[in-house]
Amino acid sequence: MAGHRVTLKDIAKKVGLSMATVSRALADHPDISGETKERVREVAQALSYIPNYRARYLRAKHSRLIALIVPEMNMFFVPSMITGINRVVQQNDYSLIVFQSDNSIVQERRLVEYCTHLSADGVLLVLSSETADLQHLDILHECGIPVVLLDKTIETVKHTTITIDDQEAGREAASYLIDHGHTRCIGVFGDQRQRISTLRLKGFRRGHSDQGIPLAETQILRLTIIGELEEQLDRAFAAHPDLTAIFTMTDELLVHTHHLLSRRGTRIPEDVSLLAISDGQAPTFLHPNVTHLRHSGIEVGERTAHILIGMIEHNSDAMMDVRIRTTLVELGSVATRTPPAPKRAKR
Amino acid sequence: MAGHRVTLKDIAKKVGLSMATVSRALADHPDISGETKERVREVAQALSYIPNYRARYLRAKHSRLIALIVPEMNMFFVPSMITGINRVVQQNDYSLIVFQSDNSIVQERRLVEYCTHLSADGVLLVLSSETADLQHLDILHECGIPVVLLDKTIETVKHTTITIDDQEAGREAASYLIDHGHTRCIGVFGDQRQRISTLRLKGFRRGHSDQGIPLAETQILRLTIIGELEEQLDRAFAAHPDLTAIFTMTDELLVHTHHLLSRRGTRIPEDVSLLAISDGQAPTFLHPNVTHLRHSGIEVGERTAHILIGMIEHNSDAMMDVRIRTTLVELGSVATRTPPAPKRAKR
DNA sequence: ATATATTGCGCAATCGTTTGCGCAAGAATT
DNA sequence: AATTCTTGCGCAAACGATTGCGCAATATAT
Repeated sequence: MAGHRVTLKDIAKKVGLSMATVSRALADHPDISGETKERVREVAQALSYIPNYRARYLRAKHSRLIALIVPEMNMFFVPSMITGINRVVQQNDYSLIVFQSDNSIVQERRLVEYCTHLSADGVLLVLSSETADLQHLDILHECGIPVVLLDKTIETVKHTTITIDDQEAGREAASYLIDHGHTRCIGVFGDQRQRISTLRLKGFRRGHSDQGIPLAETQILRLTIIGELEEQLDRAFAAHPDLTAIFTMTDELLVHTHHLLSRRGTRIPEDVSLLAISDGQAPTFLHPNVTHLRHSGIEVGERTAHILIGMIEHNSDAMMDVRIRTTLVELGSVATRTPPAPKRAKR
Repeated sequence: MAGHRVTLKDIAKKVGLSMATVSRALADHPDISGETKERVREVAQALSYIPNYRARYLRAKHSRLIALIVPEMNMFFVPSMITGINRVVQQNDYSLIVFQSDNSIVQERRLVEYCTHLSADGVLLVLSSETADLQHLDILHECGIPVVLLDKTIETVKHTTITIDDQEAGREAASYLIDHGHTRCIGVFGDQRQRISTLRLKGFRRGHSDQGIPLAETQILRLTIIGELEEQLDRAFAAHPDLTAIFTMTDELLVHTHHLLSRRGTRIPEDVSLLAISDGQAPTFLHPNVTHLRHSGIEVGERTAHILIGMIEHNSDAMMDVRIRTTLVELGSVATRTPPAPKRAKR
C-alpha cells in the first residue's frame, strides 16, 4: 500500500536542509546545532522515517549480522543454545540470523556461501554430521569473516572452537558411577563420526581404566540412529545380567533410554541407575529426576557469542580452543551399591 | 585478511568490458553474446567473485528475506515449526531469519521495527504472551510488508492467521475421553491471556456439555507458570477422588503432568488415563506412550510459509483465517472404563 | 583592525549493483 | 544504394545512506 518509504531526502526537503545535515542530525553528530537536531528529529518522527539498513551497511563495511548454522532444530540443547547466543548478540547490537543445514554437507556449504552474500560479520557453526573437512570455510576466511565452531566439531587447527570438555565429562560420568559402587555399567553413545561421541566415549573408558575397572566392548552402545536403541539395549541386558547402571551421553539418548527402561519394567534407581550428560531440562520431567553432568546450552551460547563478537571487533583471528566444564547435578537416579555380597560371603 | 572483496568493477577491468556488460553477462542477459558471457564467467570464477546482496537489494525493492519472531525457543513445537517454515522458505529461494522476543512485548515491538529496517519481504509472528493488541504491526503495513500470525494469536480482523483448530481439538479431547467412559476428567490449561488456552478450554467445555456431562470449575486447571502445576494437581486429586483421566493442552504441560503422576505413584492408564494435544514427539518417549491429538509443527510451518510467500508474490493483503485440523493418535495412555459399577448395582 | 578558531552546514563522492537508453557496426530488407 | 533491423555493448543514473572536505559566518584572540 504505502507508496514509497520515507528517506533522508524527504526529510531534507521538508526541513529545508541537505541530506548530509539530516543524516548527521539523526546521528547526533557534534557539528549540528541542537536546534537543528530537534527540528530534524521532529520531522523524522512525523514522517515516521525508517532508515534503510541495506543502504547504510553498503557503505559501512559491516552488517551487524551474525549467522548461526545448526544441523537441525532438535528439541534438546539447540533451543537453549540459541537463547544464550541471542542474548549476547542483542546486548551487543547485532542481530542473529539462524539457518538450518538439515545435517547435509551440501546445504551447509550453500549456507556458508550465503553468509558471504549477506556479508555477515561473523558465523557460528554447529557442524552437520556429514561434514568431514573444513575446506568450505575457506571462503569465509577470504572474505575476512570470522567463524566459531561450537558443540559439534571435528579436529581442526585453524578454527576457534567452543565445546564442553567432552572427554572429561565422560570420565567424570564413569568415575561417579564407579564411586557409587557401579562396576558394571553400560554407556550409550551417538554417531561415532562425531567428535562429541568419540571423546565422550574415550573419557568413559578412561574413567574405568583409571580405577582399574574393566569395560567390555559389549558394555558400549554406539547408535547411528535412535531406532537401534531398543535392540542394542536388549542385547546389553542379555550379555550383562549383572549390570547396575546406564550412562547416556545426550538428552535424546536419555529420554529414549528412560522410556525403554520404563517399558521393560526396570525400576530406576532400584534395578538400574541412570546418569546422563544433559542441559538439565529433560532430567526434570522424567521420573525419577535424572542425575546428570550439566552443560548449560545457554552458557555455551553466551560464551560462544562473546568470543565471536570479540573476534569481529578486534579483528583478531587468533585460534582458540575453549572447553567448558560440566557440573554435576545429583537428582536421585543413581543409587549407591555396596560391592556384590556373594563375593564377600565366599571369602 | 583479504584486502577487499572482488567486485564487478574488478572483473570489468580484467576482461576489458564495462560493469554493465559484466553484470548482464553474469545474469545471462540476452543482449550479451555467448562468447563474452563465457569469458566473463571464467574471470568471475577465477577471481572467486561474490556478489554483494546488499547492493543488489538496494536497487531491487525486495530482499528475499523472511523474518520469524517467536516468543521463545521452547523445546516443543517451535523447533519443528521452524523446520517446516525453513523447508518452504528455502524451496522458494528466500532466507529465514529468526528472532526471539523472550515473551516481551517491548522486544517484540523492537523486532518488528527491525524487520522494517532490514526490509524483510514478509514477517511470521508468534505472539508473545504479553501482546494484547496489534498496533505495533501497523508499521509493517505502512511499509507494505505482509504479516502472518501463527500458533499463538489474539482475535484480529486485520491479519492473516494460521492456527490449529484449537476449540475443535479441545472438544475432541473431551469427547474422546467421555466416549471411553471417563466422565470425571480434569483439564490442564495454560495462560488464560492466550487465545490458544481459552479456545482449547472452550472446546473442552463444549465437549462435555454436548454429551451432557457436567464439568466443575475445580476440574479445570489454569496455569500461568509451570511451577503451579503440582499444587493445583494435588488439589484436583483431593477434590475429585473419582477422577479417571487428565487432559493436557500442550506438550510442556504433558511432560510435567506425566512426571508428577509418576512421582505420586499413579499408574497410567490403570489409575488415570492421559490425553494431550501434542506435536507427537514427547508422547513417544514417555511411558506409556501418550495418546494425543496431533498437530504437526512441521505442517503448520510449511503451510504458513506457503501462505506468506503467496502474499508476498501476489502482493495480496486479503485476510485469511486458516485452521488446521488435528489428528488422533492412539498410543495406549487412555483406558476404557465401564460406567461405575456401584451405580448400576444400586438400581 | 587583522589574524585565527570555531560553529554549522552543504557539495559531492562513495559503497556495489542494476537497468533504461543510446549508439555504432554489421546484417537484412527494399 | 539507401533504409531499416538486429546485435552487442557502454554511459550514466539510480537505490539510500554516510562522510571527507570545503566554506561562509560568527566568535575569539592578538
